[in-house]
Amino acid sequence: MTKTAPDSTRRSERARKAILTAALDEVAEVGYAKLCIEGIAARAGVGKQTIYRWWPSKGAVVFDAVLDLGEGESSPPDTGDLEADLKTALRATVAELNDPRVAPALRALRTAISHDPQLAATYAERIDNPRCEARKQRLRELDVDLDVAVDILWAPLINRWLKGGEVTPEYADRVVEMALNGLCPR
Amino acid sequence: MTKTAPDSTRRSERARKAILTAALDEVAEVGYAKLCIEGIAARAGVGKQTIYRWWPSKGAVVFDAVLDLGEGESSPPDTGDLEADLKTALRATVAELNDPRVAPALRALRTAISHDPQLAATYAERIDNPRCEARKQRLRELDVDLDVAVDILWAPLINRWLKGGEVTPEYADRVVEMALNGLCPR
Amino acid sequence: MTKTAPDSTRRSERARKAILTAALDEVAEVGYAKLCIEGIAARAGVGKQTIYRWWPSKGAVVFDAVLDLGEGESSPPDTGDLEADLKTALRATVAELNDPRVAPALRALRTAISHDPQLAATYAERIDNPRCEARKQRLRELDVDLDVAVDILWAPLINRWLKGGEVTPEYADRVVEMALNGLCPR
Amino acid sequence: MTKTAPDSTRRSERARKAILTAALDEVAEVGYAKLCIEGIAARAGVGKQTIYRWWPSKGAVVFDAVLDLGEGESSPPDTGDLEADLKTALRATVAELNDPRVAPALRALRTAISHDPQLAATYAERIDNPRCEARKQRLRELDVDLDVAVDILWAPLINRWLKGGEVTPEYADRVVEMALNGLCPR
DNA sequence: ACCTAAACGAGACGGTACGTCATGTCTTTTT
DNA sequence: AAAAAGACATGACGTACCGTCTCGTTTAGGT
Repeated sequence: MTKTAPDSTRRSERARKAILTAALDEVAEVGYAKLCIEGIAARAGVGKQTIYRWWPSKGAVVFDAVLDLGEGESSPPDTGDLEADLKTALRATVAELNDPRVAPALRALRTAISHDPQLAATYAERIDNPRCEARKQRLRELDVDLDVAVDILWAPLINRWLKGGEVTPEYADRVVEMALNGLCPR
Repeated sequence: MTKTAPDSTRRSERARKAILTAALDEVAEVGYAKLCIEGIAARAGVGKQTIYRWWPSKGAVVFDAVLDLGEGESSPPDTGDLEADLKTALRATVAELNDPRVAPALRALRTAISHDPQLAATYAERIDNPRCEARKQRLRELDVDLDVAVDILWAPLINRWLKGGEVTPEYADRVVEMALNGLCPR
Repeated sequence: MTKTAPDSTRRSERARKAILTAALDEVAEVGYAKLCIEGIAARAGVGKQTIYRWWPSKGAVVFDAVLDLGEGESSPPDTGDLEADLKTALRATVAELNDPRVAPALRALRTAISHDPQLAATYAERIDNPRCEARKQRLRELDVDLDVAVDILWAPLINRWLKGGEVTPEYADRVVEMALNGLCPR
Repeated sequence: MTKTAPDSTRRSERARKAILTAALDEVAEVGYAKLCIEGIAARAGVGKQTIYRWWPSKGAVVFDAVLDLGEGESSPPDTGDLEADLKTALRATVAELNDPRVAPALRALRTAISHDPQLAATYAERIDNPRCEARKQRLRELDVDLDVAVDILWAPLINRWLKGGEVTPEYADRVVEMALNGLCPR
């Protein structure tokens, strides 16, 4: 006689959607620090237990909410002009970081993973790596370590954004130009 | 006759030190998420009110603790060999990010500023800008936007570290090389 | 849709009993002045919120504790000898006022009602009036204002006790005799 | 070399007055339960230490405040008509109990003494006994235990008042009449 | 008319308790 | 069997006061 895991076939899709939506709304309204399960449950019109049954932590809820959010992501374009394509790609990231729907949740998620290695691993696997792979795809013609290249291109945006600085399309362009040419232009 | 702020001349230096030390220890032990004022107060042997009297939030306490920690920071070296100097500088950052004394507090601070614009502003002014200025100093010979250059060099480390990835001296070297040469080596 | 009161059907009888008992014990040990909700909760093995959920103040808790205590009270006897019956009744009150189990709680209750009109009203209705009615019952044969008569008989005991004086059976007898005969014996 | 007691010759009369007045005002405004030393000190424009230097507890402060208040008390009149004189005397007590300046402080004092035997003793000696003696004086012609007689006359008023009931001159008259004649009028 | 020691106002300190809020577990009732 | 509702033990929140302890600053004798 063993305690069985929740039977996911019986799971209420209505409740799941309501919870993820409520989580995003709450994060946007009160911020991740004051985000609470009770608030999500109340806003979703759902019992607390229904959240605890399916997610181990509020970080995990936010994680799934962000996953749902970013379902339909596109790869960087490939027009043949590398610099132009990268600028387009980074500008897309800039837009995302400034999108009032996405930004608070993303910020919450970054906070959550920085304190929860388990969540960080899942984030890497499910969200970060796929994105990186797509980005590396556009860089495949270069003869460098693509992981580092992606970091050099995108990390400046992320870091500036996490520090609360303004992240503009122009800044993205500067990053692309300097990254491609190097700091010591010859 | 206006309501005056607490009289800092009467402030107990003993209590201040004890609180900052306790904050670092607690962050290292339980992490920022579970860091609580009561815990800091108890560990410091101090009344809670003594914390609330001088700091507006636990984030601010951590901030001051980190400030105290990084009091004696050195500028990047200047041997004439730019690449070598940058590698030295970035390796110093890597060491800091892996230092078990500094890392948890720094992580906590980054979390705090990402949710508190007021704190973010103070962070920029008191901690981040001075560091950036020192770094820009070594790059002054370059004919590029130094703010962006500093980002391209350091942001990859920070971002990787915040995502929970391993940040090694070798990775730092790769970043320096690629940043200096550009992604499209000619 | 209106905010509903706590659902008393779900109330834990175990917690309720534990709280009332703990309240009596605490009052007896530390006195009403130092009685605190946290102490009651800790002694009862109960969360503070469980107290706040069901009682508006520590006075109300003490009130219920005293109510529980005095559940099985008896009416004054009726042997036909009025003086003897009244002496018996007043001696019962004396015993109560000197009972180490009852006295501290009663004292606490008197303090509470003297500062809380709401509580005073409930006290009058639920505790005081029933007792007075029972006492008036034995005096029904007299042709006087029974409310005043009950006061003249019992108030001297209560007042002396509240002032910290000794309240003895002999004193009770003297009160009965003088009250029945009047101060100007003819 | 022994620690000396405060030198009462240097005591500031201004501060003493301000504290006692502030205590009465505070009691009248917020009630004894919420009366606090800090509140008294603030209202009196006085440092907390000045209160702690001269009084051991807030009960003692209230005690002195009441003492100051009732300085000029008069004895019951003596016209030769016992019943009339007693009615006059009890009506004076009724007036005091309904006086918005005196009542809250008196209520506070009664609360304080019921939880502090030390204070109760001082109350008996300095306030209660003198009053009782004055009252007994008017009853000296009676051939009964005067302590009990005074109780029978005054306790009903006090008790009713402490329970939050209305205490009227008419009620005082009824008490006098019934106490003098006895419950079994012959 | 000074001098000095106290009493004074102010307020920081280590604490305790407040009343509120959120946690994660649990039961009960409904669907 | 899952879900909604919500009571429960736990524990942190930020506030209010406690009583003690410095700090300067009056202020009131004693010389």
